[in-house]
Amino acid sequence: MTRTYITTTLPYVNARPHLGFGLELVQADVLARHRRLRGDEVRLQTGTDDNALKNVLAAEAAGVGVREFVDRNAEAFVALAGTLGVAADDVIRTSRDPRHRAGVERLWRACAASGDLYRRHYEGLYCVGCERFYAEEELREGRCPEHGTRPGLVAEENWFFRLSRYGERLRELIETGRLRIEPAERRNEVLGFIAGGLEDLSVSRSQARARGWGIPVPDDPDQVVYVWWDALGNYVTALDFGTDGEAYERWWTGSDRRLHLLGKDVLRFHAVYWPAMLLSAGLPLPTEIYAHGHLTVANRKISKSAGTGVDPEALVAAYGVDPVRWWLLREVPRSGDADFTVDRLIARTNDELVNGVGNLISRVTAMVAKYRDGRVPETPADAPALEAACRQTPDLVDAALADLDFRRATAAVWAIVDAANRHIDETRPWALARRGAPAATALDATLAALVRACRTLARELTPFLPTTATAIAHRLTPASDGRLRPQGHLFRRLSPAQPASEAAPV
RNA sequence: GGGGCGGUAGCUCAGCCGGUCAGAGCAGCGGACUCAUAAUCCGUAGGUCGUGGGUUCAAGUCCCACCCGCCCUACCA
Repeated sequence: MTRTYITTTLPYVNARPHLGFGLELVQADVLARHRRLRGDEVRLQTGTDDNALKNVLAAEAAGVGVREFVDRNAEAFVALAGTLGVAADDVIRTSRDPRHRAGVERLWRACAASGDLYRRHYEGLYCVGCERFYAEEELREGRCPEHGTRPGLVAEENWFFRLSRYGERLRELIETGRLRIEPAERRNEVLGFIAGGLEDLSVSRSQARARGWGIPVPDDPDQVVYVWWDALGNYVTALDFGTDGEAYERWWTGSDRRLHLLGKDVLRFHAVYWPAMLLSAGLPLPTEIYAHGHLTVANRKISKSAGTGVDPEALVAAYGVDPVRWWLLREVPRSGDADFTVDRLIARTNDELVNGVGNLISRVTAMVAKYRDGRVPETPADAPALEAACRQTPDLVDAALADLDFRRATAAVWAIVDAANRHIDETRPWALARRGAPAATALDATLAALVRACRTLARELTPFLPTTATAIAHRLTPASDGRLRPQGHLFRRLSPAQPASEAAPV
């Protein structure tokens, strides 16, 4: 049995969550549920990054206290995980969780003990949006290339981390695959960055510039720990690293896979800074890093700051959890960006969930009710193609998800739906029913095979569409009288004109 | 400027080390069927595989140049 620790990034909570973060949550959830289904020990963790300076600025802009502002937004992020059906084992809040501060302090001291932290005067242009310094040449007409804002001149003495010491070791770890970075383009990107030479990194801010928000540097209360140091640390602080808890031994040191999911925009922090911090502290590294692409909405970049994007909560309320999950898993490529539109969501839902699974379950249960009074026959099946699909699907799903290819994985599950529909057409149960007694065994065999296949389908669908999978299993479970009970539609057909909340699965 | 990744049927995309690789799904068209949510099943795609060269008996599949898009990185060789 393998033990897997999966994390999402901690989004900074300067605004409400958008669909892009939903993508990461759902991907992480699928991986976690999949491994659990296969019998592995899994821990899935998410949370919020509360300590970013831009949270402070956003709070000031909103005229709200930082504490209140951060708490409010953080709740929305935590709620989103629930809305999307994400079964997280743990949620950490970096500004509130007592585990976190203790862990960050311990991590800091460990690096200090390695001689990797030192004070240095620094002067530079700082973009709060990026939470990083920029060189003059990196700017576009004096503005941050990411945010279009003018970075402020900052001059102060900060703590620096000797990142420069770790380039060679990181390169080797990545090249040998001990630290796997996917997709390959991202891995190349990281290697390229490392090859360009690593410079020491500023890892603290003055208390004044941080507006007193954040985690104080151990033994230097005038400084606040750089928010990225703080945020990255969550992957171990949530495991009680600070208090040397058993969760740390179990899930970090003792796990077979330590997988970080993140957006391509924060790749460097996860693939360079974080592993370097761990090397310095003498801790094991993550084993895998998967950087997903970004979502656009109707070909426009999603931005919390700019307010473009769609509200995942509203989307789920209007169309249902599983349609939204299905879209995210089915249409977002393993590598590269994807464009979301409501039309695509609707088309995908109607084509596959409604006409595909929904209709299949509906026709199978209807036939069992109609021809066998709701009793599922136990007759041995004679459905080689259908059985082959059911047998092969799990392996194909496993392989696809090992490659972090959610599209391929969902396509693999679909083989069962297709094979089942084809089997119905080939055996023509309605014709068998008309022939009566002489064809009774054949009809029983067909129905039995179909119900069995649908049960397998439900099982394999579990990681992707947990709500639907449960509903299917329920429909295929006989009531106390030994009969399947007739129930309504699994999915309602969506229409652009009338999205409405009734679209949610029963 | 350097580097990376894309540009394949209307749409979304598969095509690893060159030789059934010219494909899948959706849309469209034709047909079948009626158990089912006008669902399902079968047939149908003649697309210069971004452009132009080159290597090879053979190239979306390798090489070069160029165009377009995105990304990383950097400025001068």
